[in-house]
Amino acid sequence: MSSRSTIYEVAQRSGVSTATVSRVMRDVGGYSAATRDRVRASAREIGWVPSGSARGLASRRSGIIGVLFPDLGSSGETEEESPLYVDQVIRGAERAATAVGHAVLIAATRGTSGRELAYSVAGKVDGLVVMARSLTEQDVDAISRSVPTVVFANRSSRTRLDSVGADNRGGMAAVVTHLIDEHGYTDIAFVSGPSRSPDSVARFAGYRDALVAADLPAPKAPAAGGEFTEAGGERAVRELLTERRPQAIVCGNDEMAIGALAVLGRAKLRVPGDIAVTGFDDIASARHVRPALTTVHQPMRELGEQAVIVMLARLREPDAPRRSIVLPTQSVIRRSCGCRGRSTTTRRHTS
Amino acid sequence: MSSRSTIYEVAQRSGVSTATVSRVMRDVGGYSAATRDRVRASAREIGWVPSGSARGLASRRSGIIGVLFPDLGSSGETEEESPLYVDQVIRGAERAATAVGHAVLIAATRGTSGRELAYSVAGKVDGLVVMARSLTEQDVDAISRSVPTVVFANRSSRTRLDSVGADNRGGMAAVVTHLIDEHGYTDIAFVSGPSRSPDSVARFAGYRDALVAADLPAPKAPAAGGEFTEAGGERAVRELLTERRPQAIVCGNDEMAIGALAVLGRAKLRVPGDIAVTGFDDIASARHVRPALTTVHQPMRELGEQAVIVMLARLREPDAPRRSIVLPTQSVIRRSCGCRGRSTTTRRHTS
DNA sequence: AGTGTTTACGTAAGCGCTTGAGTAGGTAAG
DNA sequence: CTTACCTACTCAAGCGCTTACGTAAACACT
Repeated sequence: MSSRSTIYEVAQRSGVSTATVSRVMRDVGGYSAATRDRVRASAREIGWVPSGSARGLASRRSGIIGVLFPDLGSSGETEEESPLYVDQVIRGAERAATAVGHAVLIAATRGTSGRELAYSVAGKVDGLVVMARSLTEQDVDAISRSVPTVVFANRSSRTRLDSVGADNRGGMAAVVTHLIDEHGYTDIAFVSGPSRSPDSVARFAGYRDALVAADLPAPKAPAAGGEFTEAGGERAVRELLTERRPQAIVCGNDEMAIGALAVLGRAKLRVPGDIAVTGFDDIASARHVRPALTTVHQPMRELGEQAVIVMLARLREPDAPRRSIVLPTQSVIRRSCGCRGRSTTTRRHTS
Repeated sequence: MSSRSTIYEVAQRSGVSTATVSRVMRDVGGYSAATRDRVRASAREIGWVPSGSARGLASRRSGIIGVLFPDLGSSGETEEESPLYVDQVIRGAERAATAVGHAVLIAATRGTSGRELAYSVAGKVDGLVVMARSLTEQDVDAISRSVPTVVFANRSSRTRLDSVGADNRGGMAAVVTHLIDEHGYTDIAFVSGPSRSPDSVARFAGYRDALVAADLPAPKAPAAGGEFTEAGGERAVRELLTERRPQAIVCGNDEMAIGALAVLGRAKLRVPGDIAVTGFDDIASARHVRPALTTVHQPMRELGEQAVIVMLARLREPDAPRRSIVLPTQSVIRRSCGCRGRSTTTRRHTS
């Protein structure tokens, strides 16, 4: 197992200098085909793999992009975990990074352990993508002084950093407008996620936008809050129903909407007959749940890709002007809003 | 942004040698409290983060564990993507690694680009976790000569490497036995995943185990195959139904089972009234689909954790005997098999 | 033949840390 | 007063690469 040979052995074995070995391994040219083959063969024979650390030190580029995301599981309520979309974002980041020969380092911040972890990661990477709710604003500020940083779905407006995110506000406004225009609902309750989540805040704002645009009264605060979890959604809706029975319940995400569906089912209220429900995110289960959930699709994968694309651009041009990317979302109309067809109507929009 | 200062500047600023700065940063002791604070302060002031590359080079440990997984999306059929469980495994790995101050580097192999990528990753990490179907056996062999390797859910029996995986065979045998014993089915068809997938093969073997144990005829080959995708499951079951109508359809994973449900619904066959269906993996949608899917739960997160635990042990003791960990699975009895209750009966078992 | 250009290398100086060996000064034990 | 042993450091030699810079030989062109 792992003897860890060095470039010197390979150089000696193939009768060339280490510089030549290095050139061959990096595929940069400046050597004959014969030399190339000889070097490659020697390397293979002794099972040599160039040390990433040595490379990184000498070239001052590690070829690694870090992604920091929150793992809410270990801190807050026991049930809660990282939002499902995190995985998709990571996948997108991985894809974009691998495409240009970079690797992705992932680390979840849990509770207060964030700062230390972030610094440890920062030292290992060329750039850092920081997802919402993984670090405090001050920590992001501090970190971004030592390593190029892109913020993801974060309170991006206040910062001088590159950012990428989805059009949460516009997406939510679109479904709520659908509820109003197509179905004629006027009494629409909003079940929000955690108030510290920028996504949650933006979605509530979108909900209000739609109501205001339709000249309906727009509540100052959500009717209930559910922490973005299924259980939280159940709780919130149960509570909500003790007070009133709106025509529609708009949830801040799909998990909560699924929780809502369960509660309504138990209360013998038919969805969408008695009450309509919508979600946000378009997770896999949204399609499978009955009735199928009307929701808003976020291009998570693309967002992850964009994050590293922006990152790479920043690394190439450190002084380029700040970029802030907002990707459009899509309404996915299924049955829980009252629409008949099983068809999936989509529409694009940006704010 | 990112000026990238060095340990020398910090040493000078705080009036100590670089060795002392290094010790302070690594928390190893051998300095006074006053010195520690001075160093920490200087570091903070200039926004210095120790270079991971330099650290790695000097200490010959990068503190990074690599995870290689397959992204089937870009190669085979366009629809297909990495199995869903990959994300869970990665999360588990991340959790276990972070707990001991390591980071996780992820990389998806797509099509034939695997080898190169793997080598690039191998150079950057202390150890590598290789998931099933991400690399050919030869590549795994080659890589494992230069970096400690743990294989995950792989044809582990044939290798000299540490491995971790779930008890696919035992889990499948358990549900099929349930179908036979509790429901009295004797005509049970198996819809398999890709034949190159070790998981798929093991599950078919478990299916046969159960039939053999019950003295029922055990087919030599699956009744149909579906590539582990929802669409593939639909195709396979559609095909299967043209030939015969078994009492139960046992699918190699949940996605295919969900596809099966859709096809059966369209064919006006009631599940489980006319025909029972089971899956494997217990993905989120299995709970939400109607009827709720009877399936087998795999502890993906724990498996990911185990993989890095085994890895770390190997790094600590390179010459320890090989370890092969098989985690038990759990039957999750829902309604699609014919059981009444909405309760989730679980039972443990190991092969 | 003389000159410029290209190809295919080699030389050696770092990159920014860690770490083993060494040391000064203080304290405790004999 | 020694001698031994801490504690709190410093010194400097690497770790294994990359990359300016240099150069000899081959080739092209006048």
